Amino acid sequence: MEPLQTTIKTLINTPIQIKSKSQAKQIHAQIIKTLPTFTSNLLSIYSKLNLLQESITLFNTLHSPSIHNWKSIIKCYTSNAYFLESLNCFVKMRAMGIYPDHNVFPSVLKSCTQLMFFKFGESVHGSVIRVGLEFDVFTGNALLSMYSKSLRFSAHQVFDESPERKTVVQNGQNERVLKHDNNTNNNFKSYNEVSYNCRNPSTLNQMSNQDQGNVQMQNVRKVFETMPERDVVSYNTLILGYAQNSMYDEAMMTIREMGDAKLKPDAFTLSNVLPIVAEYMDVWKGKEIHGYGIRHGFERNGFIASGLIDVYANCKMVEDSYRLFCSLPEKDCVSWCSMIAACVQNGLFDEGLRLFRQMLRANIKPVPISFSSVIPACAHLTTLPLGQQLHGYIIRHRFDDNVFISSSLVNMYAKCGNIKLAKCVFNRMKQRDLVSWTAMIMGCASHGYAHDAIVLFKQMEMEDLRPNSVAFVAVLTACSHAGMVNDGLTFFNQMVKHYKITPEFEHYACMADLLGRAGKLDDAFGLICSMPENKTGSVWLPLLAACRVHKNVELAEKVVEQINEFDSDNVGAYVLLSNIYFSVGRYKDAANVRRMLSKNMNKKEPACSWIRIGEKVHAFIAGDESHPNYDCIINALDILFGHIEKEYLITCE
DNA sequence: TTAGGGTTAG
Repeated sequence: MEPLQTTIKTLINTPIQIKSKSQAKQIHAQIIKTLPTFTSNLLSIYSKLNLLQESITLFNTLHSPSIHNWKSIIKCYTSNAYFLESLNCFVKMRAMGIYPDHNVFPSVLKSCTQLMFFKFGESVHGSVIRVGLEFDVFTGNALLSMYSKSLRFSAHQVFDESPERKTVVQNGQNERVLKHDNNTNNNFKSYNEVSYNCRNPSTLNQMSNQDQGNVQMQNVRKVFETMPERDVVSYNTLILGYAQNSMYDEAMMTIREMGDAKLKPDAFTLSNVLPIVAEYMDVWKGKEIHGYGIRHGFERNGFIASGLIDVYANCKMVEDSYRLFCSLPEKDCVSWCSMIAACVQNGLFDEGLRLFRQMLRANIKPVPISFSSVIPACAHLTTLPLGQQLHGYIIRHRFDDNVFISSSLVNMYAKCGNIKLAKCVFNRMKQRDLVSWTAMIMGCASHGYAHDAIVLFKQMEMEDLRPNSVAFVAVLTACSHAGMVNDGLTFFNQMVKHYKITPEFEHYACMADLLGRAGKLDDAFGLICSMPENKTGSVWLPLLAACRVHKNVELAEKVVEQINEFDSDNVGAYVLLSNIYFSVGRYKDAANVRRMLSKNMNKKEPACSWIRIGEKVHAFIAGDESHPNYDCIINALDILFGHIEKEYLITCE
């Protein structure tokens, strides 16, 4: 044999030496010239190098691909996120009577998981059992991952009937081969329980999301326990399942079990568990993981870093988030977005926007998620011009189809006072979710369009969207602003009785405000007293304000007593009480309250308000006379108050 | 074969 041919054969047998596309192509050329029968061996090299186009071209030249060729092309499709093509190949391979081996199933199962083709995945599972690969650790891990994700996407029945899935099925002439026989294998029995629970909508509908998650994970756990061999990936997959179903104790327990099995947590383990640590605001556990990460050389891992940024931010330790962020030698889009979100969620809106500008200057291209934190920052700061600039960027980069972005734009325009643009964005949305509707309802409510808000709420219900507690806050706010007592009571009862939503602080506050404004002071008092907990000052203050309007001193005193019980430092309550005494001519009592306030209470932090005129923001603090146009402003206010008083007297007549 | 960030609250 020629020396060149020998070299090529050696290279093909030890493909690990071929590390680049150009090397692979050179060998390909030599094979075509000197060893054409070896062409198919090259496919595994292209596949290992993840060269999809080259793999497809070569695969298409093969007349009767071997199991190795099928394995290579399926793996290459899956690793390049061509999941549908991967499944199509699998079905074609089965139709040709070729049995898959342990290298094929993990890729196929991953494709099923990514496409949410869970029914199809179950049939692949049947195939796994038929070829006796149920104890293969890679295949077992892929099954664990698929089953633990199948509940999170419980709409899988819809996806399984999608046109893409039908194409996969039609391409396979012999799909029935994939169907499993669930009576043949004890090990399969526990897998089958998982599938049963995933598919039984009548059982699932009666359970809360958390309960569904618990049941699902109990079954995934059973699958895990039947695996004869488990590696770090098996544990990581189980931990991720627990984390995604908010099962904190179980996730932590599984990490301990990993130690018992002499397996060390790796970067995946840490980053899988961090979201749940953030959710539970367990700063000590976060610090423990941070320390472990540093000790084991994971401090530059972007996944762990963004998880830790979230943990610190959720624990209101945004400075620690920032320190960690700054220590990252390479910051990707996710680390920037995590840090921006950390600022915005902690009320540091200007800082969030500053970081966003810095991110653009660092040539990090924003993705749709990047805007989900900066638009709310504009909304909170009511900076319409900046919000509009961002909107322009979003349109130019065609991100305006994203439901998160559009919902926050609706909210931003409404908060910045432009309800017309808010409606325009809302009406142009191709898809709307509960948050989009709620943002629009709240926008209408805060602009005084109570009727529109109620119509939207009912339209939303007609679109089969189940309102949550925030949506009820929005519609109750609308009723409250428009003095629609009966509608408000109807919505409140509907929320409790029909939707089984337990009223929260905000609902009670809305209802107390609504009843108080309508003069139903005793009803409002009774409602707040019926609150099971959290009867802090701010839920009582609207009622106290109503007592002032309706000059009910007796009830105001009772309300202040109640506030004293839960929130004895509430300066606002005493200021209001003093004003009530003043308004009914009890000047001595008013003066006593004021005196008591100045003696015993800490000074209230002065409130700040601001207005943007053109490019300039004018800020005002209570008692501050420093504005250059102070006198003009006071004169204008006097004129306005005069008009209000006149209108009020006409209404009373 | 396993992993990240987001929208609505008088």
